[in-house]
Amino acid sequence: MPDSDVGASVTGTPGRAATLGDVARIAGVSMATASKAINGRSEVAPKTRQRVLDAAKEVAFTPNELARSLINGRTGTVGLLTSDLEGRFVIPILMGAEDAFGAGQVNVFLCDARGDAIREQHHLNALLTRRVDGIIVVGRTTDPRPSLGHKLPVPVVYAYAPSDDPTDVSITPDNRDGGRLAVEHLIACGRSRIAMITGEPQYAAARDRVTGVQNALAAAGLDLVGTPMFSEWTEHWGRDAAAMLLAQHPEIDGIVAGSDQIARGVLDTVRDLGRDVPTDVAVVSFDNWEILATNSRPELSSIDANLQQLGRLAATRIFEAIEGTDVAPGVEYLPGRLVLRGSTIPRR
Amino acid sequence: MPDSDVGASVTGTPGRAATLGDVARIAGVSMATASKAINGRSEVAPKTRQRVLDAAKEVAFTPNELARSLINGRTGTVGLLTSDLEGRFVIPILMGAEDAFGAGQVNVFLCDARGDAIREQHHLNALLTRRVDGIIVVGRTTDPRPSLGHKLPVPVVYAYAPSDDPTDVSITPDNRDGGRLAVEHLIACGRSRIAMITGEPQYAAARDRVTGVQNALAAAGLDLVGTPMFSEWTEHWGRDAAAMLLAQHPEIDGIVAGSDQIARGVLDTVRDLGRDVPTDVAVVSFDNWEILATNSRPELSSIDANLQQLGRLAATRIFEAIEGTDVAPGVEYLPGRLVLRGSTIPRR
DNA sequence: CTGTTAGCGCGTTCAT
DNA sequence: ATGAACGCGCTAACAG
Repeated sequence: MPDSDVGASVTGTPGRAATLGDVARIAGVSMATASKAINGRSEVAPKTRQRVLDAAKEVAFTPNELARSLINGRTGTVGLLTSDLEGRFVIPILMGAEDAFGAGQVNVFLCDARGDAIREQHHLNALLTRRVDGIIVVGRTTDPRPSLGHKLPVPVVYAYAPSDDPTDVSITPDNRDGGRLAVEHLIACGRSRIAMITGEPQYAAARDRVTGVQNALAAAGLDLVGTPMFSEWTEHWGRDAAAMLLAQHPEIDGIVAGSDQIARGVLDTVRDLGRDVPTDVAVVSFDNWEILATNSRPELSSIDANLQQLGRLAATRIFEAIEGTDVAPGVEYLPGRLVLRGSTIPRR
Repeated sequence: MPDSDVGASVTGTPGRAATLGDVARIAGVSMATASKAINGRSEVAPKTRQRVLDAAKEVAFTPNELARSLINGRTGTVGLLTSDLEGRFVIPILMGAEDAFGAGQVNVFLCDARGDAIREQHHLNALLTRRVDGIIVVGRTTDPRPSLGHKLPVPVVYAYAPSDDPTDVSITPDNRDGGRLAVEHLIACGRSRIAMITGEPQYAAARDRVTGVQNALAAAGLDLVGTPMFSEWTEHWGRDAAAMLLAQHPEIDGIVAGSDQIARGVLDTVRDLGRDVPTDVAVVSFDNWEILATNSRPELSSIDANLQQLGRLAATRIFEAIEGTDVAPGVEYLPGRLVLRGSTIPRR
């Protein structure tokens, strides 16, 4: 059978991996000594250590982390429990978490519950059974989500979607402050007749951003032109809403869009009406989804939610809890940052 | 200190988790019997089993999978090693893999190497050290990537980006066949003067799609209008290329775009020129990235790469290799599917 | 049906 | 500086 060794090429080395016992035997020392040598303990003679290390290299010894974990009670793994199908939020958060832990120090189990509570419970059990050191729960909206409860043997941090239990630890984007950033920027650009088009009012994100916008306008002695327009989070809605708005209020010189998608629709309509962005109408939006924001005409100025930092923060909180540090419960609001592009500032 | 129990709320139950020994003691049986009872073995008296299960529930016993893995040599975990920063490919693949394994049966470590070979090596070591049962390597292009080699003690499958070693197991989208699908669809829509705009020629995906398009045209006795236009994978390029193309060849009635992004640019230009999609010019593209494809005017007909199925396949191959089944090495090309929308077929 | 023993791979006393 | 012995939590093989 010419294929017989081909299986091995897929399966990898067939024989079982080398163990510390193998290394010790080859080096002619006890397992205890081999252990010390490999872990860089000081109570080993230099020559002995070298013998052990050579032996380890010879058999390609890889310490079995499972056995270690069994002893010291820590696995160096964290579970990321998400319902974010598209991975738009989860990936930056995952990257931030890896950064915070240090690459390779901690490994992350990514579990997609797909919005299904039963599947989430399955994944949760699997994670606990595998003895993760902590769990980060990532929602796909900023609306509060059900708490996993306090019966869990490991720390839990809620990211993006906060827990509905105020005694849990949650970190979520500060959308009100984002609204403020957007408005203050438009005002700085000399705009004073500002309207807002956003997504579904069922979303806290939609409402919070509007609130932030209205508060900031009030603080500047201004008022929103028309009422905030809520509907779908789509380009289609952005186009339709902008058309209605500009027909009723041609004086508008600035628009805050609730998402980059909506903003792209707004740009389309403004162009179709023969008006220029940003000269006639400046547009600023939320999410800073690069693929959308940097491919439009003009490119979009957008509020970035700093998701990677959010992931770092979540990981840090988990870490603190593992270390035994007291972590203040409650919802932490992470400010976003404005990324400037051509939809508010003319490009030179 | 009012905060003292708050730490616990974050940290979870402070005491160590219950062990099988605890359960056995409470139920008044030996650990062996408790083990059998909990694992549903038959050699246990029904009443004894019930006593054990009650005890387990009482102390919220969760079996320590680490200890089990240490015994049977399998962890029920798989590593997903990726360089796909945006997670556009990795998430569907991850979901497909979870499906294939069964939710909660297997957990997936997601590691992002960020295109850095050193970071990849770190992650690889960490995965091996944690004794994953297999590794799926996901690239961010369809260009062959360096093999991890055959020295690994676990099976490896390359997904999306194939390995440059033909004796590895790789699964990658069939972009040539995708080109054929696109062209045959345009022809079925009555088009015969077809052009192609795509991304960077350094990408195998760009070249393969063009090859597929040209072959399919030739098979139908047709020829591409103009030469295939290679440049950036951006909307900007789609707009510019379409403008040039339509100026030189106003007779064009069908355009294949190398990506949904490029297609969106094409749509913009065709509109700007006062021509109608799909009546005057039909447009079909690749990727079926929903957020782009379903928000354009009209919506985009696009070739979906079936990434979720690709993930399922990769997981299946890993599984087979773990089970000892011989897996045929080489590159497997997974056909895509055409998703019809308004850019090729007028909506009624 | 139940309990005893052994051992998965490793780190950690505590003698020597 | 080195090694024997014990245990992490659990399952498998056997004896009762």
